[in-house]
Amino acid sequence: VFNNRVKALKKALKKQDLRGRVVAAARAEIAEKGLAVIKARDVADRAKSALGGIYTVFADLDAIVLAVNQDSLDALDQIMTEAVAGVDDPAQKLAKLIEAYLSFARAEPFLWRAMFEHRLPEGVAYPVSHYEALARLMAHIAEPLRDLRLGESEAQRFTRARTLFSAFHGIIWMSLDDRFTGLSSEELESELQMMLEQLLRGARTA
Amino acid sequence: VFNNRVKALKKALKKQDLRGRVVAAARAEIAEKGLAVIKARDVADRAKSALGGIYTVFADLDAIVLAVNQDSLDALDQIMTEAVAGVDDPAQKLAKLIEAYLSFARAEPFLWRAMFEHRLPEGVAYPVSHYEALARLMAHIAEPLRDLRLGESEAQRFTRARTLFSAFHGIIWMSLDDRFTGLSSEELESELQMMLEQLLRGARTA
DNA sequence: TGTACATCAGTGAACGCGCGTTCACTGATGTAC
DNA sequence: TGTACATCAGTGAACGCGCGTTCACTGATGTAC
Repeated sequence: VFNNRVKALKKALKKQDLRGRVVAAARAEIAEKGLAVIKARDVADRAKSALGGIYTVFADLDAIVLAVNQDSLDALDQIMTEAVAGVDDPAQKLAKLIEAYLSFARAEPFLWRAMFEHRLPEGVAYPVSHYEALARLMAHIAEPLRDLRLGESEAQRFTRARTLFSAFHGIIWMSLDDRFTGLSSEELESELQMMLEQLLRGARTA
Repeated sequence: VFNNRVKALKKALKKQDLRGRVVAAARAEIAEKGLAVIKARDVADRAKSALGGIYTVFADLDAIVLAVNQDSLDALDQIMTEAVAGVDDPAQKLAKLIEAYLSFARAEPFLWRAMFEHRLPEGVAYPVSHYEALARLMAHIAEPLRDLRLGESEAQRFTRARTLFSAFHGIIWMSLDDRFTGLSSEELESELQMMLEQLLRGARTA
């Protein structure tokens, strides 16, 4: 009989369920308290699993964090895709992308920071999917650059996209560092906007 | 007799000596291995002090790291001061400042990163001297902005200086992240240069 | 200069705790007849 | 449908280690006479 199939499937589903609960729990923990204080016990409790249970679906805590960050990257991809939907002007697209990025950083500051703060132990490489997700984000930025004729080759535009991303990311990142206090929400937005305008104007008149 | 004075001084000098050795040891440890793996035992060993000895000159490990970072900020101030010495053109000054910053980041990547990676425990504030050192760095950038007539008030120029700093810092920071590989040394420099040129051109034609 | 005593900077073994990971067990689920 | 046995996902107590910090002690330095 194919009853075996049904059984195996049921088992796999249960495993998937636990896995999903663990990732969701880890995400909630990070979102509330930050990556720095994430604990295996807190994740297990929140997932309504025994401590050992999480090790039946993930190799270690790093793998769980990686899954959370992968989800964040995917969410960011989605948000950026939606941000430029229906927008034609490439300069406007860039503005929308920055706005979308900022809104994500603000809505989920801990999840956002976790993507950049997390480090794998020395010598351990990130999974390919991680790099792919990052490349997808860069592609969002590279696309309007093509329309603006900034960068001749695909490779050049990717380099430029990364530079732009790093610059705007840096501005937002610093703005929430305690040691650089004093930048209000409106100031930050106007600084980002001014930066983009100047860059585009400078590039156009080159 | 004032023999007491001599004795007290001698004692103070010895204390200063130990303090100096501890900071130097901590700096060497961070410079070699990075902030993430600094250990009280390694610092004590390197300073040729017993483990408990470091606690006679510093309250805790955080205070030691803070002293190292303060030194780094001071070194950066010095480097930036030298970078613009004898330069008149404000645009050129900004280029020199970026160059100087990059050279520090490259010469001492771990010390450089430590300044930004270190976090004090929740609720503990940084010493005033730390903020002052940061303000001094910003002042280096704000000065040429005045000559370029970018920003009307002192406060505006400081905000702009911080934005510029964050942007360039962000580009350099990301360039050494494993997950964003593929940017050669020359590419990084040309990206920084192009960024500055575009910003200045865009600001001028505003 | 020499001796007996006092001080306290510096010592390092021990404390204490946090926390990731393991593993001997168990009870829920499935199988055989 | 019912009973005896097998499997193994999930349990949670225990392991093990790292490491910041403490504190009872000591020997180097200073003081008194």
